[in-house]
Amino acid sequence: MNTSDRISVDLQEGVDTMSYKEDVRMIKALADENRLRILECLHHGEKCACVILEELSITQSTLSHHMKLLCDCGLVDSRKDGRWMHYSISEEGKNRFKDMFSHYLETIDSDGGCSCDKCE
Amino acid sequence: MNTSDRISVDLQEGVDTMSYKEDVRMIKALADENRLRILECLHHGEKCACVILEELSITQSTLSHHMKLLCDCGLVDSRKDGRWMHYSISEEGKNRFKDMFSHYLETIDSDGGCSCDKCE
DNA sequence: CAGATGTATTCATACTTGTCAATATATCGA
DNA sequence: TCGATATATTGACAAGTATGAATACATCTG
Repeated sequence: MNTSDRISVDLQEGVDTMSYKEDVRMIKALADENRLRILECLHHGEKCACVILEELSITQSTLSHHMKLLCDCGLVDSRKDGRWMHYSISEEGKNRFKDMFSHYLETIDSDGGCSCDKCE
Repeated sequence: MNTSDRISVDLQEGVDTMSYKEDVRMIKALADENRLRILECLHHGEKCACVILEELSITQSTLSHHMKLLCDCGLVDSRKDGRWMHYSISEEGKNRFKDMFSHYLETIDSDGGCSCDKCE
């Protein structure tokens, strides 16, 4: 994926600000210690909420809050089974994240000179 | 890089909480619309602060704040040239970021069953 | 149906963070 | 040396967020 691929997503109106906002929302979903722990918890497959809760030092309502953020950004899938909620990494979400990060972390070889009209 | 690679980084004491904290710090460095714009600005090579400033709708002091965060987390290198500051993506930092994200976004095939002793 | 249990929601609170104005610092040019 | 210019720092403030207690909701079990 290259720059123009992503920019083309942004149509006339929202000026491309939309894409940044959504990307920030995705990134923020990862920007928390406990949510990183939760993701590691899900590395090996689906887990139910009570198992995740035992691995963390937080209350149940806080876990529910974190799971909501992870699900809302598309990185985690949820499945309700009776009283229990099962969570797992979404393959599709995972790939969307990888693409996004690749985009911002890429560098494109060029002359590398500063295009500033003042300095240099 | 696999899970044990990263966990081995955390020695006895800080209990591995250190690694999470550092990872969160890195992720938060990306979790802002303007900082994402700055990174795109640097895709094609080194740029001086005044050029970056022209591309964003923020004041100079705000830009300075953002650049500090990006540099402190190791993703951006800075070079002072007289009055001007030149910024560029750090290749090494970029790779550290990629490794970290790969870690949290990986999934390891296994049975996938829930290890909970209550449900199912 | 009634109590127990797993999860979600609401609310209040402490903390973090993005922003700008004002100011400080550093460097250049005359 | 003195003013201009580029960047950094400080301080204040509004907005966002992680947290837990209390409570609501849903589902199971007897």
